[in-house]
Amino acid sequence: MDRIDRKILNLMQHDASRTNVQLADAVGLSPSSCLRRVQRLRKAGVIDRIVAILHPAKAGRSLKALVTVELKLHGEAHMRRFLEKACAEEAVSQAYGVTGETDVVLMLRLRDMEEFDALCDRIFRDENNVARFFTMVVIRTAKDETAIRI
Amino acid sequence: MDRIDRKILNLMQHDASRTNVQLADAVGLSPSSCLRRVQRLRKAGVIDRIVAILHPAKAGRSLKALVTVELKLHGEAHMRRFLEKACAEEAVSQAYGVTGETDVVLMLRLRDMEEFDALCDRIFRDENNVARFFTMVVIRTAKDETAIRI
DNA sequence: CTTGAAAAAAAGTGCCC
DNA sequence: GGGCACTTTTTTTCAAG
Repeated sequence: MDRIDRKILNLMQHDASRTNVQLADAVGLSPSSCLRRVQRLRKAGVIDRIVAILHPAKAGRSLKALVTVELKLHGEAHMRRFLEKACAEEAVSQAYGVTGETDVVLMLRLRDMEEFDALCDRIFRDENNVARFFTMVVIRTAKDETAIRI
Repeated sequence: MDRIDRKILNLMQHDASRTNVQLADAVGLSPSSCLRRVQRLRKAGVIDRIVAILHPAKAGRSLKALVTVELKLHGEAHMRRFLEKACAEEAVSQAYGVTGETDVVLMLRLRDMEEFDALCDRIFRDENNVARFFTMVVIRTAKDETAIRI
């Protein structure tokens, strides 16, 4: 993992639609050398996957909300059970077990408030291990990067 | 935006490294028709961009933390000023203005705790408009999807 | 062991119906 | 939306640093 590998990764994290020739040119390598590096990085799992990022508003699901959840029973098994239930929901785009005042934080992508209400019924209100949950509706998305600096 | 468009988008959101021929085959279209649809979706901005998603641990930056921030002055200008400052930090991967108990939620991707401490100095402690901030360190990532269901 | 060049294979592109 | 000729890109192979 040298300077050129990092350069390739940084370029691909922002735009993976470049052809191999364009990428090779951008990093100052021959197409064959560049392709070999990319294949190596994919095989090693450093590049996990190549995906299309949609424009949220143009693809529906523009409503985002963050929910912090406090469980009654904090044990590992209870935590896992709740996370599994949350992950099964397609409106849940991110689910984290965290330290601090709460146990779980969820990122929701919703069509409308009705969908949110129905989701709350399923995973918060009907779930008898949830002590409290706080909803933060996203008003403004100032940054939403998939890239990680390396 | 018909059923086939949605099928294309869903496939590409999970794997955009398919060739046009493979994609056409998966949705049951001829390569030329399929390519036309993909180009239309890109031009319309429904597909915002194609990016590489890295394996966090294999690319460094494996430490994730969520921070909720409460500002002293809640006005639009103050909110924007704080968000701009936060977005300028490369460790900040997501930044949202939200409703609820707090004003801002940040997702941090860090190398280590030292980096976190330095970041806190810059955007929380030296920033005299921050009333309180709560840190939730991510212990477990149960889900981290870039795809949105359509 | 990595790089570059050139060939072959495969894919993307644009125009026709 | 599908079919076909044309162009570009990917991928393999092989020689050189």
